[in-house]
Amino acid sequence: MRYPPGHKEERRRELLKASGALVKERGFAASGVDALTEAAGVTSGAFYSHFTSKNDLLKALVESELRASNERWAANPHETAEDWIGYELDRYLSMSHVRHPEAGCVLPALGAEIARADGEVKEAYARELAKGIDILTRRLGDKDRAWAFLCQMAGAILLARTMPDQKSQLALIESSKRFLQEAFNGRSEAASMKKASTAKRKSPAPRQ
Amino acid sequence: MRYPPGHKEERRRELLKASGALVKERGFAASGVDALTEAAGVTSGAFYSHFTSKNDLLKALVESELRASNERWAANPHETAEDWIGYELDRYLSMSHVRHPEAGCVLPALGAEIARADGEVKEAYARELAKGIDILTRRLGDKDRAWAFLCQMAGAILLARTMPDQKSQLALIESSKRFLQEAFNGRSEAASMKKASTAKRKSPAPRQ
DNA sequence: GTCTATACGCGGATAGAC
DNA sequence: GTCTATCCGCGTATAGAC
Repeated sequence: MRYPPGHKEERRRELLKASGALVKERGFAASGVDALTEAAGVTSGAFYSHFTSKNDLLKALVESELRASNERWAANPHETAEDWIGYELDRYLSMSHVRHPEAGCVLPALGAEIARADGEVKEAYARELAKGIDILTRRLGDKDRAWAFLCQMAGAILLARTMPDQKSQLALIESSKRFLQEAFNGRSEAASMKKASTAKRKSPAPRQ
Repeated sequence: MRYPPGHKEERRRELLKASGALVKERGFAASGVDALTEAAGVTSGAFYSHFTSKNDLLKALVESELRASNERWAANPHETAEDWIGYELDRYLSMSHVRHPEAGCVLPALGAEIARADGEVKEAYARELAKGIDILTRRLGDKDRAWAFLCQMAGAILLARTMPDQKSQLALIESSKRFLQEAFNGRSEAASMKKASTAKRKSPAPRQ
């Protein structure tokens, strides 16, 4: 073979990374194969030696993106439920996440397109998402709360991105942040202590 | 003129209705002008006598869909906050809404595509959404809670639609329903009284 | 394994007849 | 105002050279 061993796997990972970012930014249907491969520095011909079709890419993309999200949940360094939750609220419900879908969670960016995808994509999706829900369940106590937490956060980012200006976007995510803070940590005085929430905790990573 | 007066306005309404359903089902980018007009019983030529471009349709569509949603919030017959909320939870967080995006709320179906739209679309969108938030604010007490309520509901429908089977879908929306029920009506015993929530209230309309 | 070239259909949008 | 016919670009996917 004319290419070093491991080259194909590495290229595939590059393709997933580059096309993942582009698809989260522009949408899957709106992203052509040419643009996706160009973002990874190859041509459309090479694409079909890694994926059998564009739909096959979607499946691989959704798996890869959810794995990355699960790793982020797992990387939260806090032990107590309150600190763990607060860290995730600051990380996920941030303006950086609103403004950079290409680096963010796949759910608010591609949820509707995953919903319209075929069974193969959705089953791969469900398998990976279940692992994320397991992590959340361990931290939040039960599965009900895990799902509700995730729905609130994904919904907040989705809706924040629809708003035309940063001020509205911030107001929206802060509403959900306060709501979850109260619901999970039972602080009815959270609204009055403004910015104090981040001060006590280790700061989250800059992106997402 | 060869067509009766009011014909154009009616046709435009038909176009908005038919294309609204199709776009919520398939996505905006994935819906061609031919398919959209065919659904309304006209050809693509007629389309451009009503809308200057496909983007112009999106703007009109988002306005029209949000107005319909606002009318649904306004049509809730209940007076007390608890009953009003319970009615909306049963109406919005229903399997019928999960399985029929074409007849449902525009936010979980098109949120991500609205987020990617240009300023004109987003400003029209924000104007109508603000009216819906006003209704929710009056019912729930303050704007914070209105936003949080909406984010949770839209997020729940979005994620439920990504699930591959009805059982998972139902489990997901019921999680959000119980969570909101507790958070807004303060029933920590809600989980134990299973189906009792719908029994006392007037039932919501069959669709959405 | 990746490239260039290409097949072929569907995308949005316009022109001109009625 | 709506139709049919059409332009042209971009979509996915494949063939064959290297």
